[in-house]
Amino acid sequence: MRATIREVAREAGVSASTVSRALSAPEMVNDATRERVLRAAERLGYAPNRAARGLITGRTGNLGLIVPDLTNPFFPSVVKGVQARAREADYAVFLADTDEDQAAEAGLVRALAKQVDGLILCSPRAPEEEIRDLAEHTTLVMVNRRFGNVPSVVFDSADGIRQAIAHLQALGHRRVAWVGGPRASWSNRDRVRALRSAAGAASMELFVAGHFPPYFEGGVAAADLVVASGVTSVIAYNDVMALGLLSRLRDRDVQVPHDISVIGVDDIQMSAMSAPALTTVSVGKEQAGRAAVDLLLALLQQPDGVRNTRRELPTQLLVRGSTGVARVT
Amino acid sequence: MRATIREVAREAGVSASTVSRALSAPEMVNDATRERVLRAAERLGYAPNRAARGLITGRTGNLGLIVPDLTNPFFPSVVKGVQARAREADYAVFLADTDEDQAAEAGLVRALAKQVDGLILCSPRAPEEEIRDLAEHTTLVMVNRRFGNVPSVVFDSADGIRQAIAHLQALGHRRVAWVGGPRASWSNRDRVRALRSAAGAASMELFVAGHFPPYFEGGVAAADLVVASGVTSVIAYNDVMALGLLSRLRDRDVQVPHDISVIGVDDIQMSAMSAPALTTVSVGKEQAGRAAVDLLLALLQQPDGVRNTRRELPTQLLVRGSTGVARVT
DNA sequence: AACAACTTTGCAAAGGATTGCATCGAGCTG
DNA sequence: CAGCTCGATGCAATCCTTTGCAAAGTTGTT
Repeated sequence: MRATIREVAREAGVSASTVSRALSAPEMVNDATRERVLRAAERLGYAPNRAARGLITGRTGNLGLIVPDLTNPFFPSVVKGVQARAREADYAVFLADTDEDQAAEAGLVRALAKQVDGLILCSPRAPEEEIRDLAEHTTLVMVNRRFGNVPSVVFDSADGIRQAIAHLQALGHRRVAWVGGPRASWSNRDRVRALRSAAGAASMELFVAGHFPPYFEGGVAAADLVVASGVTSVIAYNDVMALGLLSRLRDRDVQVPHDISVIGVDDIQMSAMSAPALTTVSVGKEQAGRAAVDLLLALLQQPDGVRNTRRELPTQLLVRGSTGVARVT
Repeated sequence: MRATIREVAREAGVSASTVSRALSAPEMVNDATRERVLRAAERLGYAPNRAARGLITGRTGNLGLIVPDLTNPFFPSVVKGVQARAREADYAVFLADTDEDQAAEAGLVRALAKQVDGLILCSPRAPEEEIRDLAEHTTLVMVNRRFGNVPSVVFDSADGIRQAIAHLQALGHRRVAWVGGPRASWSNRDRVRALRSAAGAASMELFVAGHFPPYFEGGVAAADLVVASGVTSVIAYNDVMALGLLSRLRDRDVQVPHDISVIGVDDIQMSAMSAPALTTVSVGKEQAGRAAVDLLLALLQQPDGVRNTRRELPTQLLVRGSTGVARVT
């Protein structure tokens, strides 16, 4: 069916070894010969059999990408970035969606790990011991989470939060609420920590509304607590929740930003499309995907030679219509 | 490193062939022996090397899934469905996002095709000749598009459109606008055809606003034309566009549904969260992904024995807040 | 002119699993 | 009990590529 290296060898009048080298170690073969081989390969439409290559090299040329829930709009962007960068490096990407199922995830990941050279894990809530275990057997990069010395790509959310607080302060806000995401989420802890210190430094009063599911409904559920707390501004764990807040506030005829200013995190597409458009801490989601691939490939090339196994990507507050001057209380 | 079939064989005191058969053709080996082999495999944590297996069987155990743009909220759901069903059948899924780039797509698809047993193609606008070419060399299933006798999974949008028209008619609407998607899109043609016939049958006047990019901005751009046309209702090619319509109508203080009723197609997550919530033709996106995998696996098992290579999934109008009684004109 | 060093190429083994064919033994039939 | 069938197992070839080592050929050095 498909041409093999032997047929190319015959066509070019050389041995299979020479063909192999002409393709994957060009400097080892004479220019003229290489040229002849390449033309023969071209003529026959030859492409190396990845399975055979993988069998002997021990490398598959594949990466694995694990996400908890693709319908959460944060992840598709990351996937796009991973995908694009992997393709540039001639790697293919296995995608696994764990559907937020911790139990299934473990098995799934283990199965996938055998078919790839390395894994990228976006799993904000996987138990730590599982990650530790996995990191021992696999080349692993985590996105949006930091754990031990596992290589990771994270966002400098702390800085984004600081920007948000500075923005609110400049608008005259003195009281801010935090609508938290899942208790187990690393980035939630990271953000709330940053918020505490930033609010403290700005002498702003902080009302922590608690932990909510990181979905639209979570924001809806938090809205009434936020209103009751009497704050003039609120920052949500992510944009989807912030949109939930906006929705519930609208239902209650609480004017945004007149009565209360709302800020999200992530800058998902819908944030620019809500009414009012959402002020948000923008994070480079595709960029994170690309960075994760870069890091992973570097680790694969020289497992111990990579100096910086932690990438921290900058964040940027995007001011839109959902924040405004604090109401007078 | 990882256990091989030989080590399992030694552990169980049998030959490698027997181990292989115990695992993949259980009925060929004696119960007691099989039991012994399975326990040995378990003890050593053995899992077959997929590359080696693929080399000899010619099957990879992988599927390829190609989508045009993951950030379009329609696709993540399909991907989830594909993924889930593939995993159940012990297949892994390669994901490729073509980023709406036709030129890149061709190469990408061809590269991917060599590493998989079959491909699932969600590519509403890929040129027909490319698909024809691809279908010759690969086992292929298309989602949301029909072309020649290439196996496909599509939605019965026509029926959904009929339901939408019936709904509008029941609310007293006599004039409806259509906000079209890309000219090259198969599903757009499918829907507009259904709309023409349904509107005709209901003696409703149809205003076709033209073709727009299938994004939020497309809906925004179409809104003013729709208003100017004097219709009392509008159906958009998809939900994202319908949300764009809602947004622009709100900006112009056109009341939905009082002044104009709006209907979308797809039932993406955000549709339930807009204000007003969007009436939409709901399609089983995950279900389509699963059906595509089922069809693909059936084709792989018996290339010519599959009777029905076309699955058409039902659609259902979801009535929410964006449709109401027609205003009196 | 002889030898060393180097470049270029081929040979053959290896990687792990599957599978056609041969073998062996047990059970059945007449 | 001889002969036959059939189930269970092992042997060895095979899938395609990569790569260590050796051979052959070339160039340069003394």
